[in-house]
Amino acid sequence: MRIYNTLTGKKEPFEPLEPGKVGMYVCGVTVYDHCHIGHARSAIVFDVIRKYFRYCGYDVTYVRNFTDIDDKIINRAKQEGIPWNEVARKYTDEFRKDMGLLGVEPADVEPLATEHMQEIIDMIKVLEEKGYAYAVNGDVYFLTRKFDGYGKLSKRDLDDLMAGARVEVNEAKRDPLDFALWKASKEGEPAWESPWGPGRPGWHIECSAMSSKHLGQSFDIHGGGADLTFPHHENEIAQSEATHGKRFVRYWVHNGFITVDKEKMSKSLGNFFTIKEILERFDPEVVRFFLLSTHYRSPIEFSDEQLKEAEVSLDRYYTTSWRLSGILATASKKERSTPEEKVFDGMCSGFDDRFRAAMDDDFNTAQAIGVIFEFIREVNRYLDSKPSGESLLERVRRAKDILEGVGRVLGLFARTPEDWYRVLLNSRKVPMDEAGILSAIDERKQARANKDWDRADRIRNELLDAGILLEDRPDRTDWKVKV
RNA sequence: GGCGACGUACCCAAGUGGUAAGGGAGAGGUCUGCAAAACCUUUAUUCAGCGGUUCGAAUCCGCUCGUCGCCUCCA
Repeated sequence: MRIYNTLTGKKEPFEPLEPGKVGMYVCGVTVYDHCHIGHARSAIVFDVIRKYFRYCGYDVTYVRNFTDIDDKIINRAKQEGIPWNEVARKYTDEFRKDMGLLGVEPADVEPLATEHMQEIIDMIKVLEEKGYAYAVNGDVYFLTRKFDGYGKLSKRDLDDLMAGARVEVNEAKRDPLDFALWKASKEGEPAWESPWGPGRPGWHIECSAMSSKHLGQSFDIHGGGADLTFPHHENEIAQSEATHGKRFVRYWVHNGFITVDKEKMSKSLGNFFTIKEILERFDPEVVRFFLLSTHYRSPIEFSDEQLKEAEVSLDRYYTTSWRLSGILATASKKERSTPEEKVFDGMCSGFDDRFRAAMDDDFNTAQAIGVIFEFIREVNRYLDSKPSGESLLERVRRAKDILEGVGRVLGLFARTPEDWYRVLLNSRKVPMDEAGILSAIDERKQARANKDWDRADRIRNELLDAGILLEDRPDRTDWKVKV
């Protein structure tokens, strides 16, 4: 397995710190607002990475934090007129709900900053003792220039940063590059007791404190959105390595952005869509499929057209899946082999290797999906050759196992085709229910029996106008939602 | 200004040294009462442009053009 490491800028062979085990920490969200699709991308990407490690037999410990105390939360509380911890709880719940719908499993550990004050304070104390931190009027700052290697993750030179001159001006700092480890709280703001007076942690320190508590001072994978590379992750490295005197993280993994009209989706530009808004129009599995159909480090252009394409692709999967379950329900006993089964068997045997080859190459889900669709074509080709009997049933079961197995890694394909079409009935706002469709099909069946093709076609067209597509089979007529 | 990405068919998108995956759309065909679905054939001698390295480059190097990101909270 090879993973692209932001630290080295290269794909590197993955070698865990401890054989058979993987420790991964991913920066979660600051819970002060609804999540948008960009948050979903990060969550889904790392969910798949974690599932794939597991699929490969690793014992994974996945930690993803919630930043539940921060200036943005305090501001939001003022706006909404509710206590800050109420804001944090509300949006933490929303996050969990959104992610649950998108098929993102909870992390093994989901630490909160507010529940790790002791660890945070202890860490700052060590930094102070070692001369990496200094206190000024109740604030504590990290002495950036003292840490040798600052900038190694984001490839920045300290003097270039200075030249950028966009570093905030703060008289209390000895150096503009220094960043806050601890911030004194003003009257009325949430505060925790500390050796420097009442205050709250700076943003970066919580991740350093919580990751080392739950995964150790060194661990395998640290992830997050590409925008966290600087300064957040750079600062984490400085704090953690200064504290512990050893390498913090082995592989830094960053996901790319979602763009709208080629521009990064962001709060400040106002060009973002919340997960909730999107799920009103599209099925969560469609969203998930869409996000996994591009490599995790590339930008993804977000649009309804793109989501629709993802829906069509997923429909192709479910159409085949539907065919497979139909065969299990009706196949005849009479044994009939076909020449196509040889290619089919070869495709089945080779599938796992090809899937792994894609995923082993820096979690290339886009390529993996390509492998899945090649397999689907082969399945259909085999079925088109009209085999029957027990060997057909065995092959159908094998194909289903393969597709469902790979679906579990990607967090896709978990439903029955019937459920898929029922859900589409709603999301596509089809003005008919299942009973109405079935009675129309029945009516058409009569017309067809009488060879009244005009009437049969009229009924079919009416259904099509409503968004329902009919498929005549030798023994029955099936319906599906047109995508 | 500094640093870093990216530019593959009509659209989306894999491919980081060995001769262009996959999905959609288009065209033709098989099947069908007709359709739909599925399958088959077809659609990039070519990977922004120009040079260079190499037996060989979309893949490595340089330059040019274009787009974007980070440098400030950000997934």
